[in-house]
Amino acid sequence: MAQKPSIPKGTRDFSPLEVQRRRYIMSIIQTHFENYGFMPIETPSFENSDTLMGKYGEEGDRLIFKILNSGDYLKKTREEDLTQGNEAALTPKISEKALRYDLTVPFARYVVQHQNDIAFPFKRYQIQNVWRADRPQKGRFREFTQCDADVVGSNSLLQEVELIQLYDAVFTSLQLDGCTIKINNRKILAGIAEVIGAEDKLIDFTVALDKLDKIGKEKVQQEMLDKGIAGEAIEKLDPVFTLSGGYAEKMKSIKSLLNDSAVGMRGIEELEFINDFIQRIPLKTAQLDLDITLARGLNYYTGCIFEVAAPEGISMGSIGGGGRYDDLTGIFGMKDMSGVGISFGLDRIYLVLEQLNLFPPSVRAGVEALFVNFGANEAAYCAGWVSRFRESGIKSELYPDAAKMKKQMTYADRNEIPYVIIAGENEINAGKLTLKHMATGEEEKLDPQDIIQRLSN
RNA sequence: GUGGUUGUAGCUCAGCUGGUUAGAGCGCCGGAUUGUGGUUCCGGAGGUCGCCGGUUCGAAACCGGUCUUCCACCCCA
Repeated sequence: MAQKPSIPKGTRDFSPLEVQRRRYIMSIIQTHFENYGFMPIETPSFENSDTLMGKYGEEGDRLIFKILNSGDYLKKTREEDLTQGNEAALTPKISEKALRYDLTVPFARYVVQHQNDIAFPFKRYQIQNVWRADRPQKGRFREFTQCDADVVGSNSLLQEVELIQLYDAVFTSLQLDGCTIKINNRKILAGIAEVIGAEDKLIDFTVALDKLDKIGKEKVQQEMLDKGIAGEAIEKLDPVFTLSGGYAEKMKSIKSLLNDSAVGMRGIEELEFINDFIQRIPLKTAQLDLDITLARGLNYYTGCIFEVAAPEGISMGSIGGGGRYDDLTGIFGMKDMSGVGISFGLDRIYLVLEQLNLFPPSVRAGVEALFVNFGANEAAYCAGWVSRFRESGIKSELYPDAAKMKKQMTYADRNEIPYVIIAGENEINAGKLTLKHMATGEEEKLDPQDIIQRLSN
């Protein structure tokens, strides 16, 4: 045998059943997106490198897949950079395009480029693959699908409220009970940093704080010390480390800490507004939780940030995330255009639904009915009925060869086809079809119209 | 990018401190059964032991490298 073929690390093939199940999730998400007024767009799989580079932080740049220039890709390089292996200088010379890393930055590019054709506020959704040169692990792939809904051109916090409701609507339809929508606000983080006198260390501070539930209070404090945040500043953070209770309770204690910070209080107001709304129109299955430690790495967020955790007991990274970015289009030269959006991680939602056995049995790959092929005459008789079945919307097929019945039955069984239709000499003479229920083994000789009637439901 | 882990038949895995011709279960193909699958019985096909190199009289096993799998860190969906 030849060398076994394989696919690149972190990519996957999808079987017929898997594709159907992915479509099931996508169609629910898409339905709700449109129900909330989002319109679909698509953007290219790859962009010019300078569109993407520098938008996701240093870590992000490393994880962007770069595309090697076609032809003589070395012609723009300098000898000394090559011999010294000067990666930073070389990369932009040999690669001018890159695979998209997320859907938000390409969307910002789209908005700037098509601003004259867009009526703002612009609500768009986008369901496409993205690529990251990460090391794969549980629920992490190098090629995966994001489902994004964003709105640009409105500062209204009603958008945040609607996006939370949208999360809830999708999880409700998927029967995925018990997801937690964690919410925080960058302004609160900035306020805390301001109050403790560490404004210049905002990023280090939030990254460390983000790890609280993972590594604990002591290690977080240590990491902050290591990053040069003063010990007495860290002491002031104690209320943040020990927050407890519900949304309103946490809000209260954080409020007292942020009294002297204008930006912090603005963050508080925003979160209060959102919570008031959600209280008035309660969520159906998800739970909104204020999480002061939520930071999120993408450095374009400026206001509310979201992250969705799978139900308790499921070990999986976040299955969704998003937030408000006041100036995303600014990097492409379009000022004063606020945006807010969320993303669903299709691949991770799939894994969660699979683990919880939440895919409806009706989501299947194969046909509804298989016609057994006994030979030329019988096949001709069946072919007429296969057409009628199909015209009635019943997915059907005629076995292509007059193979042994055992083989045809095995085929039906293996493909989990629920019904087999048998028509031999007896049936043809009587103008009937025999319907076999594969689950029970039961058979009935029936008028073909009756079968169509029954299977059309 | 850092640390660990995995790789033997289509799949899941045995294979002793290195020893002759590498096994099982499941699956696949055929038959028992020319109009009946998912349960039975019989037979058959299928392997450069991830790849490259080294140690040895001898390597699936030991060593080095490389690729791959999974996990953790980092980061994230």
